[in-house]
Amino acid sequence: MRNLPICIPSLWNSAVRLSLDSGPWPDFVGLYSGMLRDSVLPSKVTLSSIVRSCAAHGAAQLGESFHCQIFKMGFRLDVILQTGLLDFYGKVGDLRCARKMFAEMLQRDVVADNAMVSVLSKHGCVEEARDLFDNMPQRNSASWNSMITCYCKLGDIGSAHSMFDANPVKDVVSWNAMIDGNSVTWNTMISGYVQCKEFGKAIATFQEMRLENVKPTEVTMISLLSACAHLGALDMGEWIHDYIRRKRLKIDAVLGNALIDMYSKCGSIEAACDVFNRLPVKNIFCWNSIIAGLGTNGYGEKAIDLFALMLEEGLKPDGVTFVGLLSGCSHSGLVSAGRRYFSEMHDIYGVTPAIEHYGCMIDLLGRAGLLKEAVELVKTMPMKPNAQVWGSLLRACQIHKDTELSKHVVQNLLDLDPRDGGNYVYLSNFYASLSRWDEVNVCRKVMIDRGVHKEPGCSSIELDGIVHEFVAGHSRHLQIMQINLFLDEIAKKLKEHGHESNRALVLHDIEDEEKETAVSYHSERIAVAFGLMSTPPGKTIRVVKNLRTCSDCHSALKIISNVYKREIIVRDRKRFHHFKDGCCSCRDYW
DNA sequence: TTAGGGTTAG
Repeated sequence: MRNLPICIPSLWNSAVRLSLDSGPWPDFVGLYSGMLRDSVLPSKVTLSSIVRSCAAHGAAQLGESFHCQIFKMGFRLDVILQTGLLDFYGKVGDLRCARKMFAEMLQRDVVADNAMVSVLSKHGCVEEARDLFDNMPQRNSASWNSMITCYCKLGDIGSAHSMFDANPVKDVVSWNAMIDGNSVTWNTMISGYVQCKEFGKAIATFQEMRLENVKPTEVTMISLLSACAHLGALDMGEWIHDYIRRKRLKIDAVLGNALIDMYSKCGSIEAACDVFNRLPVKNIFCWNSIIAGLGTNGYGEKAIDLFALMLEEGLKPDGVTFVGLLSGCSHSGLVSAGRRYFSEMHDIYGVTPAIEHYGCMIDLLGRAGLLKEAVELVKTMPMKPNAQVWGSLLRACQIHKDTELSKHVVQNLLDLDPRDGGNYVYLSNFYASLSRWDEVNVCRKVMIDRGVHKEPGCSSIELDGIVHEFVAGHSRHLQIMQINLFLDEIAKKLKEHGHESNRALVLHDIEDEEKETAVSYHSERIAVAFGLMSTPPGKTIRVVKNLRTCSDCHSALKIISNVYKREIIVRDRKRFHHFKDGCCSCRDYW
């Protein structure tokens, strides 16, 4: 480009604007300096595009230098440039400068007001945003959407929904609405529900959107797929994939990534690979999702193959890639490969290991029984170990029965944030594994005294598009009587096949139930029982659990898969377990 | 002395 004989200012301006949209970011910088060499000054339109691009790339210093340029060229009071700069400062995190831009505006229009509302929402200044919104002389759809987003980000879904209901733009069911119209408002609300983990409401809002004849878009599908991924709702996810095909929506890298993530998190790794292979354009997110998906589904070697392929295609791995790769190595027991990638990530790929990468390595070494090496890494890591790191080490101590080391780890966990419920769970499980019930009780009492709550065990299973949730010990499910009878029958069969309850892990989930009964009532077991009794023979059962599966349920589920001739797929907090013919894909290594 | 350039959902 540099040698092109361009000297007509408008051509330079167009070339710069084109490169901002299509070319990689450095291309623009080269082109821009070429323009200055030709003594051509950017037009205000070019400057506006540049500012927008700086905002999108988070290029704070470059953007500021263009602010000076705008000032020098006398465009200081151009309302569009001012709005662009206000948005830029908001997006690079400089709220003070954003406020200053807004204050300096002599005339404001609805777009400028919206930009300020959006900046204030992103910086958590809700009341200020709302005040500005209430006093705006004009509002458009974007104004309402910015406020809805603001409340969703705060987790105030009630206020978000009130805004959604009050939004007059949404209620207009017109020809326009049938074509594309107000889908952004609906998408905002759906994604808000997903962010606030109200997945059922997200799906219900989608149904309502269809009834109102507002056309769902690719963005709608991305939010819904994210909901399915969280819930492990494969049937719903497959329905959405089918809907995307029927409506001929465009599967680009972003929607493709949402599909890969949904299939991976629903345990259907073959379908995830299929979507991945068919994608014409893949970005780093797609590669990261498939590598992580293969890893959590127990295909560590395949994750490594994909990583090699990613490099061959000329992509640069980032921190997320290595989390997927290292945890994949950990789940498949690939110690030497994990060690190699950990040392190469900085030296060869220029990615500095963060705490989550150290966490993966400590997990990998600890599970493999290399406790000394794991401890050494904890000591030498450049940051303060967090509860996840100590938790991994404690889990390794449990597996390899190293009580001495456990004491040290427990002390460190205690010294960490005393308000973090997760630390108490680690401790309680640790004492329970040693049958030291007095300490378990002390631990529980301290939790109650300090008002710390442990997340209760909860498992879900999707049947005919409905997600059924089960909480250990106190389910409100309509068919709980029948389920309990069936659980008793399962318990009998387990006994016949030599399964003995491991009382040590009872307290993993609940505290009040009588211990023997309690284990067989762990939430994943209730969900599996419900799945067995409600689906035809041979149908695969898929369960999602919010915590890790305990070893007692793990061995019980292996037997159940054999006795009832069913494939059972359980997604726990860490990984997938594919139970089939009495075995689990994790090879009892998790 | 054209128009174009700015805000909201993933």
